[in-house]
Order: sequence, then C-alpha cells, then structure tokens
Amino acid sequence: MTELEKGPQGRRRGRGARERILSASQQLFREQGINRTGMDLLCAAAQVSKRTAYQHFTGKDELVAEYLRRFDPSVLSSVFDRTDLTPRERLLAVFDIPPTTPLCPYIAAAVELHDPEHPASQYARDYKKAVAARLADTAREAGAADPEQLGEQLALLIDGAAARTRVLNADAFPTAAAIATVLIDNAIPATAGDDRRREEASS
Amino acid sequence: MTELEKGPQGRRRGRGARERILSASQQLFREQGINRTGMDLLCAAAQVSKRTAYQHFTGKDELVAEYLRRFDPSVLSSVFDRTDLTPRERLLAVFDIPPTTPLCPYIAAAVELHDPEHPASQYARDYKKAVAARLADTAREAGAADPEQLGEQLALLIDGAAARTRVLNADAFPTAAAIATVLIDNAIPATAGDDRRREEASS
DNA sequence: TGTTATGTACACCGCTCTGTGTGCTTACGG
DNA sequence: CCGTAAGCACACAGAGCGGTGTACATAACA
Repeated sequence: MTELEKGPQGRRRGRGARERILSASQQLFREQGINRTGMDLLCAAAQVSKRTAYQHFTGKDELVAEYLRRFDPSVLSSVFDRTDLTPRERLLAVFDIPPTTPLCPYIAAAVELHDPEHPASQYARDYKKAVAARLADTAREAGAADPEQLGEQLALLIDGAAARTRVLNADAFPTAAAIATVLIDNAIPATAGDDRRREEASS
Repeated sequence: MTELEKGPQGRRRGRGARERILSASQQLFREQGINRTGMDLLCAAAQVSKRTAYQHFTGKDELVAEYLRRFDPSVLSSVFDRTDLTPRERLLAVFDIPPTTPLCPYIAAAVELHDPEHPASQYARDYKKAVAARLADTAREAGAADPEQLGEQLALLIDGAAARTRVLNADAFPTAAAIATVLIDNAIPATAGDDRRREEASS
C-alpha cells in the first residue's frame, strides 16, 4: 500500500501488483485447486514476476490465507443485506447463489491444506462461524423459535450442498433449499409475521 | 492374486502384501491426505518394498481407486442391515457412525484429486449414489411419501455434517440428526406403521 | 540341483514445486 | 542529471514426488 497509487497517472507496473496476484489466486485456486496451482503459473497469470510476488507475500501460505480472507464481504453481504427481501426469503435466497460460487473454497482449502493450524484453516473456521451467525440473526429476525439452531442447520445445508455438488458433479442446492423450506416452516411458530409483514415483530 | 495363498503355510513374505498396502493406505490417506502421503512413506508403513508395491498396482492412481473401493461393504452394511432397528431408526442411526469414520474419504478424495474423470472420483460418485439409493430404500420401507427425495435429502445431510465437521473441527452430526428427524417426521405420513406406532397425530 | 516366482534393498531418473540470487529495466523525484 | 525504488527476466538451489533399474535373497517345485 504505502504510496503506490498516489501519482497522477500512477506507476504503470506497480499499481495493483498485490491485487493482480490475489485476483489470479481467486480464479486459479478455485479452478485448479490450491496444491495444483504452482507459483510459476500463478505469477504468469497475474502478469507479475515471481520475485515481486515473494516481496508482497512471505510465502504461498500467506497468499492462501489472504486469498481466503477476501470472500467475506462479497458473498456474505450480497445476500444478507438485501432489504428487498423478507428475512424468511433471505434465508432461502442463500441457496440460490451457487451459480456465482460453484463450490465452497473453504471446504476445499481445509481439505487441501489438511492442517487445522494453518492460518487459512483458521480463516475458514471464522468464515463458517460468521455465516452461521448471520443466518442465526436473520432467523431471529424472521421470528424463529431457536435462531441459533436454525442458523447452524442452514449452514450445514449449505456445506452439504457444496460438498455434494462437488462430488457428484450435479447441483445439489435445490435439494438443500427444499430442506431449508421444511426447517424454516417448522422453526417459525407461524405466529410471527415472518414473510410479508414483519413490521411489528420487533419485541 | 492367482496362487498366493494356496500353500499349506503360504509364502511368508508374499501373503498379504496387497492387504498390507491397502491397509496402510486406509490409515495414511485418511490421516495425512492422499497427496501428502508419498509412496515411500506408504511402502515403509506397509512394510513392503516400493518395487513390490508397483508390481501390485500400476501406479498410485490405481492404488487410490482401490483404496476408495474398500469402504462400501463395511460402513454401508453395518447400518442398513441391522434388523434390530425399525426402518425409521435405521435412517437415524446413519448419523451415529461418524466415530468410526471421522471424515468422509470420498469428499476428501474428490477435492484432492480434483479430476472428475479420475477412476477414484468415479468410485466416489458411485458410492454416494449407492448410499442415497439405500437411504431411499429404507425410506420406502418406512413408508415415506417420496422415498427418493428423502434419501437424497438425508444423503445431503451426511455430507454436510462430514464437511462441516472437517472444517470446524467439531462434530456436526448431532445437528444433522436433528434435521433428519424433522425431515423424516414430515415425509412419513404417520399412517405407515414404521416406528413404535407414531399414533395418528396427523392434521 | 536348478528354475522360476516373488520380494527386498537401494540407488537413481525426471519432474514439479517453493523459494532465492543476480543483474537489468523502467519510471519517478530531486 | 543521477539516485532510488519497484519490477522484470532468468536461472538455480533444494526438496519431495512418482516411478524404475539392478542386484540379491528366499521359497516352492521340478
């Protein structure tokens, strides 16, 4: 960062080296996996010399960790911050985003790195917990009897759909959405104006 | 195989080389992952020379495929063939076996190999379909309205619990079992005498 | 006894991977 | 103008991997 993008025209070469590396990581790590993506290929894709890459990141581990840290805002917010949907609809909308994210990179990373102590694995755990927490919040908003439990359950459905989609090569999210519908209907007492009309459900 | 175990005492050295290799694979591939387990280490653990290993298997790929093919009978039958349980109880008993299998090796293999055309990936798909099919059969036995759907749903729960257990380092199968209970109760019309007579509490 | 199958011990090849060392180029700033 | 900082191109080290080649040992069978 420091004083990189300050010039009137910016340094042509330098401006965004980190971004290009991380952008290439996003693509390649997903398409090919982490272990199968060598630094040579990655640097070539990022149009960055290998030497430069290792001046921005101490090693591949750090790069992988950073790569995993970049998902939170985009995917999470895109669903949970939609004010045009009722809380209940938001809970179900989660199962419609897989087209954007064909498979969960956190599961892949946890399997590929295979080290629970790896910083990237830590980020993966944090992310999963954050997702479950936001689901729980939304569930509470929707008037669920036990929001934490529902959040955890829906999170499990997401992971199950992701894993199954991966192994079977077939979209499993519709099945997960069907389960989610049942769970939500069962968890919300029906007294709560969950769907349309959730105004006075504040308490 | 051919004429290995035919002698009155058998060849001391040869008898069970394949088994030792596969046994070591089961342990090491699970503990360390497939890619991280080199053939040198694996052969040392199996107390088999590397040369011998490559006379039994054309390559690591074939070994991995065989390794995955060895799970079907043990795990599957141990649950589905239990006649002491009602169909409904069998469907739920599935979520109690993870202590035996800490994580699903098929998901791990699919991620690690990263090639849907790999023979091992094919076995993984076959296995997953077989599990879903047996779940569907049991669901039909239990009187489910749509057994195929329930089977697919329960299979998704298993995979979700496995993946989540892996990423979070915490047992997620209880959550999956809770969901399964809801799904089963919702899918079985209650007219079917599946469990210990779940009275006619319908409507 | 000798042959043949099976397995061992160990060195070795070729490849890929992460990570560095070195020298050259580019562009900005004084 | 020259200095400095960032980057590039390229080669290379070091390690691990899958897989092989070679020479030797053992046991059954003729």
